[in-house]
Amino acid sequence: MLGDLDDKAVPLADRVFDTLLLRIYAGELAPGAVVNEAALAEELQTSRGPVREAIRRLQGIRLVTREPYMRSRVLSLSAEAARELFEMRAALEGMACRLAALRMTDADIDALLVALEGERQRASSGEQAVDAFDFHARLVEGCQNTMIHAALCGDLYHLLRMYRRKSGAVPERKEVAFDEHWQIARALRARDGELAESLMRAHINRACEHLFSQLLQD
Amino acid sequence: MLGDLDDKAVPLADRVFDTLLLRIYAGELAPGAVVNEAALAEELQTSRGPVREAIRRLQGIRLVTREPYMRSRVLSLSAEAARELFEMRAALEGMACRLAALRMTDADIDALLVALEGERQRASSGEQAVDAFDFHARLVEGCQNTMIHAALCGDLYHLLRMYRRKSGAVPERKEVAFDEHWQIARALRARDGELAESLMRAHINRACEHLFSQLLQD
DNA sequence: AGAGGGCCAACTGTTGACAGTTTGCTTGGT
DNA sequence: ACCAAGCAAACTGTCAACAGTTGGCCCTCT
Repeated sequence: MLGDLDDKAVPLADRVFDTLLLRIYAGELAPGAVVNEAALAEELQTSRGPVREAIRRLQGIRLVTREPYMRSRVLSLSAEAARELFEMRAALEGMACRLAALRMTDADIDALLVALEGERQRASSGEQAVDAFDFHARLVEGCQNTMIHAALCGDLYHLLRMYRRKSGAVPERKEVAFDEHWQIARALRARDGELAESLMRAHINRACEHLFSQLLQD
Repeated sequence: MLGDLDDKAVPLADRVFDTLLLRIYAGELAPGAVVNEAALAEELQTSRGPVREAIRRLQGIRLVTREPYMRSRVLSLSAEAARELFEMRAALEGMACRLAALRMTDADIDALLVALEGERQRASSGEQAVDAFDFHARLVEGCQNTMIHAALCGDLYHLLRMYRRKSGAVPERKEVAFDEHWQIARALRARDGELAESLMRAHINRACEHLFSQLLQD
């Protein structure tokens, strides 16, 4: 609870923010649950100030709802919002891909291909590899646009994690995803931004449809 | 100062936020200027709480910088950040355009064309019409994605306004912009999402280049 | 019994005081 | 004159008490 080491110079509000984020990810603060300033303050042994600030930050990234004097609640996930999320990801990651094809160095692309091959081998030998999002993260860094990077790896990633959690862990799409990643990487190597973008969009669309098929099984 | 009518049920923090936003737009809080909680609180005749909250919201949308115990400053505009901003806009508004071509009703598109024609006539008769951004706003609404809408008309629009301000009022690009808007609207009418997206991207790129040419004249 | 209105509890918004950190200025040394 | 250590003012972070608003409960009236 609240990372007990008394870090100096790390504002309480920031630590509370991380704590709440973790609780939302873990499902302790489930979608739709009310977020009570006073109760959280007492539980985390702090005053309402930092808690309030953390909640406002969560409201800023749209993980909890806000209306002036009403209690705020954790965002409840709708299929509609999921559609919007994936459309936005397709737009931004597609563009990131296109830009990365122009801007990544040959060395970076090679490193990406090596990492991809390594992961494929690890997967085929049964090991549970690190999150596949790593590929996306490296690509988004490669586009050299900190604004797009911040959006994708910040706000949107938080939301995506909530949906991933709802539909259980990533099932057997890994094989397919590998192929799709591989194709994208080859387009990068060929410096074909147009192709890379459209491949990424297709990749995300398929992931979206896959998620929907999982969600509808409830 | 702070919209003197004593609105009830409108939190002070929200009004302070709007006030600060206006001051940033007006250049009273110039890029690079420090934002002092206590001083603003005294000036706006409130306590530091609401001011602090407003500043944190501005930090959330990246209009002011933040680092734990350091004073926060209004974002200083760099050419690099402008490039990133326009790339992100191209990605999102392009996608918004594509989606709008699929989702806007015929009536909406017709209304858009009428409004566009009306604005053209008003412009040629010398009247200073409402902001040309209206076209973009209607389009973004037409895409029926509240997440993209919020990003474009919220965070990104605030940033864009700062750059617009820096490079003086919109000079004689209106004529050209009209044509480009018209082409986009025709693509919408033809339900050609692909074309509409690429036209919008080109439109934004040209606006970007135009802004750069203005910025470099300093 | 059901609908409407008023009261109470719980919660959010606001305030002013206190604690910890940074910053720049001063002061002493080289 | 220049640099470094230290000090003081100013600022940010935190707290606990107070004020205003909402939502639900109960009571009344039809």
